Amino acid sequence: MSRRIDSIIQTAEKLFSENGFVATSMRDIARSEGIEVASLYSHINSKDELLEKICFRIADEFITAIHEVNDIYFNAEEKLRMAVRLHVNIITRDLDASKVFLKEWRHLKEPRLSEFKKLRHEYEDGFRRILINGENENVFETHDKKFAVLTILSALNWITEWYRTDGNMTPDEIADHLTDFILSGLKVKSSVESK
Amino acid sequence: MSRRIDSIIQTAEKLFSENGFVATSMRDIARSEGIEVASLYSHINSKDELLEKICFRIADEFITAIHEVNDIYFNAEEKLRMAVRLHVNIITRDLDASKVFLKEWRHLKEPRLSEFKKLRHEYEDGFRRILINGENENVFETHDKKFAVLTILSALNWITEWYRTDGNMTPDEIADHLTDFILSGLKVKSSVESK
DNA sequence: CCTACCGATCGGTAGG
DNA sequence: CCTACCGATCGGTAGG
Repeated sequence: MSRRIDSIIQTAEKLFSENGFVATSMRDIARSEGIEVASLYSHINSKDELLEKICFRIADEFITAIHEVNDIYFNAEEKLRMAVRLHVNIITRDLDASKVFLKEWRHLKEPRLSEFKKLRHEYEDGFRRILINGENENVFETHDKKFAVLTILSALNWITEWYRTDGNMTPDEIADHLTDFILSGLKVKSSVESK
Repeated sequence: MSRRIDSIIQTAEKLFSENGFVATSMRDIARSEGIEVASLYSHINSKDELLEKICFRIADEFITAIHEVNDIYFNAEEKLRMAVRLHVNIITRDLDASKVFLKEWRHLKEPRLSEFKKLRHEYEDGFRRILINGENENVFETHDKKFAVLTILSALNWITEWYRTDGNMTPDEIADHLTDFILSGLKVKSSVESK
């Protein structure tokens, strides 16, 4: 009974991620679903609503994940490893929706746009808290925590640009590789000679 | 005499980067220029052509930079530092165009789309060559060079998401921070305990 | 660089 | 879920 609405959202995720929100027409979605455009509006109210549903579902998954990590795990290094794993798992499990979340959110209309930005900041704060923990434990060392968080998230999010389900790395392998890379940049060092 | 065409392209860079290629209409561009839509077509042939001009100009800058680095500088660490600096400089100097280059290229039409992808691969190859040099010099260590290149470029490209001209870091400072971060992940290590 | 205009397509609705 | 349709806007052209 709620089959069709789920199918419509899934189709929207696929088409929005492939061609972008603006370049995808309701006619494209209807054609993929094998129904008429007008019939879509028995299940949803507007094209904007489709974008909102997709963006906020993924936002909720990210938020839930980072809170879980910050509530449960103790050691900062272990927290970071867990946060990266959960992030990569969300992205790889839900690749189309994640692409929409990352690249199409700017087409959200107010007031949803502002709500969305708030959730993004909340997520970044969760990562920042892990770095602060690491500093207090004397295992991490970061000149600029905001800068570090953005660099970390950039590496995690760029996965959407090259990840293929049929690739030769599992999500956890990708996550662990990235975590090692990140940790080597964060850990307290005795000697770093550069420049 | 070629003032207007330059102004049109600059306006297109700004609007495409702010609202996306598809969501920007030729009427929007004309309004910004203070002329009628039809008048735009005395200077350009199509909306697609505007996107092409922007994407390929930035692509050329990246390609020129990486070839320069790979032709001139000898030491792998120094090459990496230079490549990152040039990359960050292009992005920060030409922020709007770089955003279009990074986020709107998929709206290019064939055969230009394929040409564009080729240039991107060429650029990635340039970075990969630096990592190979580093391995031969026994200063870098990478399990998966393709993975490493994508991670590095992701960190470099994500700059467009948060960089502000009025921020408190100069492009070279950003580049050096990032290079240090990257180098700590690439360098040969005696002891790494993780997991 | 403008006036005047075109066919195509858009998101969405009325009414069943 | 469909038929029939709407006003708005799109990229672009003819002709000056």
